[in-house]
Amino acid sequence: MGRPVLTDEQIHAFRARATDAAMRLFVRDGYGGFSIRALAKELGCSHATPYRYFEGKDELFAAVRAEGFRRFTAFLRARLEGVAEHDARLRALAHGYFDFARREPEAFAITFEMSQPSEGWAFVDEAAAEGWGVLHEVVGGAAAAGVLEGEVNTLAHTMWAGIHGVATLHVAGKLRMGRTGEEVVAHMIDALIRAHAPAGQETKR
Amino acid sequence: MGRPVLTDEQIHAFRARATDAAMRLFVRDGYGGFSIRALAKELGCSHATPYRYFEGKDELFAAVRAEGFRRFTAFLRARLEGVAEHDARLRALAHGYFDFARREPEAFAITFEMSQPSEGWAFVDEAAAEGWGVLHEVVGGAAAAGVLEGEVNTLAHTMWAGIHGVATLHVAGKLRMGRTGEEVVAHMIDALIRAHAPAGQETKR
DNA sequence: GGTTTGTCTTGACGATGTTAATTTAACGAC
DNA sequence: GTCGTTAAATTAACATCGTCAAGACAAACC
Repeated sequence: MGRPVLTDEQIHAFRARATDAAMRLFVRDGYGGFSIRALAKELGCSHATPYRYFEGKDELFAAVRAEGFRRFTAFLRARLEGVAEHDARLRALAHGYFDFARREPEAFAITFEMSQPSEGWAFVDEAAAEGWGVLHEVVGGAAAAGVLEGEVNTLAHTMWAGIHGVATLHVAGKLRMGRTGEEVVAHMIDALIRAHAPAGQETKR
Repeated sequence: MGRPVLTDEQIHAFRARATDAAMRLFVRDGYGGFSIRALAKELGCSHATPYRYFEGKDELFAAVRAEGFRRFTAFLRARLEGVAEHDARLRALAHGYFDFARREPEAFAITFEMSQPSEGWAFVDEAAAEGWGVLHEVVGGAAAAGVLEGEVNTLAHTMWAGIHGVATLHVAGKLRMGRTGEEVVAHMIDALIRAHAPAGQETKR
């Protein structure tokens, strides 16, 4: 007897609504300008209510990061939809990765920001692992088909780091001398594919 | 007449002491746990004194970032010291870049963190430009000597992004499956050099 | 010594993250 | 339908933060 305990659905619904609104507030007020009280106002509840659904600000941030990873993964999957050829899939992945960073820089920053406590919340790692899965699958497919040569794990890490570097520098506003991120990412994926092309099958520069 | 105005040296000295202590506090308390009041305690002054030397927290952060860039640049320069051959210089640059991120992850994160307000303070851009200068010089030297082929600006951006991506993912703790950053960065610089090697002069895989 | 002028400290304000106390609302039992 | 119980939601409170205004202090000049 007594008031009913919150169902898992209710908890999930609130958390989803909260992470969604938080993402919006990040975009509106910037990363540092975010406050849990502003979020509560946005949600139409008291400033202490979120504490029933999240351990605290850190877990809320972690939830936002996880959601960011999910959107990121979905975005990449959508870009790969219908692209069959392995070379084209690699390029679609690279440009999709970069476009996500360009079109939703806040979401990208929140998701991949260094020095952000993601440890201790498994759901963040899970969401991140799915994104990594897409990458690994595309690179693995290309390697299996002979488009790329080398150990798949190393290949995937290298591709990832290369693309991620361009996206990161772009979001941080560090690209200079009139170089746009699109140009650099195109050149990057080109170079990495070329570097790992099977011997005797080098593509033209 | 009246109390003497602070000399530029005094101002500079305080700012240097403050950015130094701030860097130490970042390492101790993390990026978010930093407070201007804790810094004041560390410096042995009142909590309002820093406002006489810095516009506010944002400018203090900017100063720390600029100092981070300077240390980063000095670190790279030291690594290049005495390395003459262009290929070796490229590799020294890459490994130096990564080692800085690995050995001083906080400094690296503060310096390169996305979504951090660096605009509006020219001294940050100046410090960053010097780092870029080292990179550009090494890549440009290699290109001029015929070790790399292509437009220097694009080359430099690609090299930078590739190495930066590895360093960033390492600091964010995203490298997985037993791949260490050293392995990935070695493979990365190798691939990028290979991809831009002059035609008919391909190095062995 | 007194005046003046700029530095440093103290005190205060509003806002924030978080927790404790209080109020409110939804159920079963009667 | 009322009541007691139990959990959710709100309110109140605390410590801390960034920041600024007012006061205390110190060093130069007359």
